[in-house]
Amino acid sequence: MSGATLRFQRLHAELRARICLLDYPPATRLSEAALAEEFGTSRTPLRRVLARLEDEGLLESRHGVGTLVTDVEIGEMAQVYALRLELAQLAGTLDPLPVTPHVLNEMQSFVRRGQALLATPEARAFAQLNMDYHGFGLSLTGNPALREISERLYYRTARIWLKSIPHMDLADECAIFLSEMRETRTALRAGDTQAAALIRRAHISMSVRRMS
Amino acid sequence: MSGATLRFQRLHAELRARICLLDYPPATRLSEAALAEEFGTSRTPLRRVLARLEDEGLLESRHGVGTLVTDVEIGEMAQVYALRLELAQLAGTLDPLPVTPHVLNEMQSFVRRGQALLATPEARAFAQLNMDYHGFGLSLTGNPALREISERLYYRTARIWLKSIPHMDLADECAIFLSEMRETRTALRAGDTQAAALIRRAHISMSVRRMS
DNA sequence: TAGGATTTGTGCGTATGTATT
DNA sequence: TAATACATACGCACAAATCCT
Repeated sequence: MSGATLRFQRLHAELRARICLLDYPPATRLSEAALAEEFGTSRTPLRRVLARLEDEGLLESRHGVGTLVTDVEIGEMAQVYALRLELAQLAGTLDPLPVTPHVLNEMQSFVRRGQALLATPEARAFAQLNMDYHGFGLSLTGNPALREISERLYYRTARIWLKSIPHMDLADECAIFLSEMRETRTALRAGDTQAAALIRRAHISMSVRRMS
Repeated sequence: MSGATLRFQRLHAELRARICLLDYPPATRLSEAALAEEFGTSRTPLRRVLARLEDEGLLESRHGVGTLVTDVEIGEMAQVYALRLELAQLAGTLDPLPVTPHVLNEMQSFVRRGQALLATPEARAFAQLNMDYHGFGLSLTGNPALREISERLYYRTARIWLKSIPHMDLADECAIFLSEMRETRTALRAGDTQAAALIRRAHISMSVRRMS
């Protein structure tokens, strides 16, 4: 892979994370010039990253105004989550990949991170773990198209949880998350990817109800 | 909507159609300079369109080589279609929109176009009608996220049909397509969007089997 | 209302990478 | 192997749009 492509992916992942971890809250105005300087490039390659984030619905560029971080409305969230429920389940039935020792090792490390989080609950660390865990979940399906659109939809509404957590019980959320990961570990140890997908669906469903 | 945005959408739709109607067959090398001249712009705004088409999997830009039209492998097609089947059905259950007189009028005009196509079968006209009909189908769901990813996946593999038609019976395909549209008209007249979605799913499924 | 400050959008020259001779 | 041709990637200067004074 070329250097330009790698830089693009690095900047894209970095800015996407900043948006979804609320380092850049909704309505934040980003400066092309400032970001270009921070990352040591000119505006041109940076603008390609911003254009993609705009295509993904995380940014909105307005001529003469600036590049603004979008907000996520409650109605949009409900519709995206309704779709994510179905896609999560499909990951278990469409093209499930065999559960390798490597997968089990990764799962185990996620459980450990979940335990550490439960010991010292912290919203941003939760959101980061959730983001990483979502990426892990994608690795369980062999359908690239499903992976692509699941990732797209996940990042589209990932900010909702961090925005909702002030009205929720953080310790409870950490305990529930750890519980989900333990259940999933059991399913994966049995080689049952479909069960893991159903667990995922169930927890996404319950999570959105707690946020509403 | 701004002039720049409108131009972007126009060029994007135009180039996407050229790729999916095989005006630009796979492995065609597009020239940024030539396209910019054709559309009366500089390379800069054109490059944004090409970048998006690359994100959508229809193009691949290689530094020092050129911008190449991608091919669609048979394995990828199967996985995308497996997903499209599920999404087509979800369009009927997730957020179905009420069937308005306007929708019925559009449906009727599609049936007429299907009749005209059956009278004088022609592959490219079929592909164009199919493309337009797909856009109409999207208008039956009120879930923007579902619309977005369904469109993305449709255009990802739309070329497969045109590539397969030499090994199939064009007249048969036209008759089957018209039959699907008539069945769908019946369902929509009854206000049954879910039935329309199931008909769509069934025909996508049968279509991919005939192509394989 | 007008004008200046600031932002993104555009155009173009150059750098860099690739393939061929 | 080296040189040449030609493509995309990049950086910068300027145009166009918006906002605030």
